[in-house]
Amino acid sequence: MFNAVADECRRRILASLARGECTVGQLTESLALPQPQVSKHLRVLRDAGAVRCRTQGRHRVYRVDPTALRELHEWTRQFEALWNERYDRLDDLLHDEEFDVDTDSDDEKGPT
Amino acid sequence: MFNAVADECRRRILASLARGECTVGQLTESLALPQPQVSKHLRVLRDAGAVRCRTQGRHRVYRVDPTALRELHEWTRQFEALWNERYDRLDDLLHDEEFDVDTDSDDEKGPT
DNA sequence: CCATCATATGTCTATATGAGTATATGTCAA
DNA sequence: TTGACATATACTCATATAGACATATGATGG
Repeated sequence: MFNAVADECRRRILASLARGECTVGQLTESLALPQPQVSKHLRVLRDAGAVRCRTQGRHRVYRVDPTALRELHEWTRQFEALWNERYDRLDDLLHDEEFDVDTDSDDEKGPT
Repeated sequence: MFNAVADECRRRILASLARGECTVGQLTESLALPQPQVSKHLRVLRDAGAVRCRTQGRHRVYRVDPTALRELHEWTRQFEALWNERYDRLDDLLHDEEFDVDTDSDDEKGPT
């Protein structure tokens, strides 16, 4: 699943499908990608459980399977506490960092 | 960033760091990975902006940079509406799917 | 049946990268 | 300075895979 969204084409496909289900042809057109490439990415997404499809006439209608995406969402939540804590920013100031720390950012201090 | 979390070793590193900052040696030990591998994964994570580090004595103390992780979290939110909607499950029943659909789930139907 | 449309798959190449090993860099202590 | 420790990098090999092309599969209409 994590691997499935690691590719930008697939992320674009998912973003398209998030707006509503699509056929392969519609994706091929809207994303301006060769059809075999779309099909192969859809295959990866299907194997990862990120999308489902149904056959409608000669078309294959794909749509997002929210469940798999939700797992990804849940995984990122383990870091939620970190970006809620202002400690983090504060920590930056207490320790001397040796990368791109703009030590002159004296504007935002005093979080209420 | 998406690529950074596509690897399970790196996800484990991030999960460790989510619990608190660590030195490379601590990660090497707790994850039971060879040290060069840990360093290389940390390098990828650093380049992706997922972690930061500071030098403390002979040690390098790494910690999560929540900002980058938050972006990932935000990306997954575009699918939030989908797993909130019950339409999705309903849609399964209206169309004939050709995968693992338990067609005998006749309990939830009738929302006009 | 055949022809056509829509999609999937196979094959090839180039490239990215993870694992493993050896070694370089850098820091501290004496 | 030397030596030990902590970490980073270089190098090699094997594997995974995206891209592009050709082609196979499957459904529809006559």
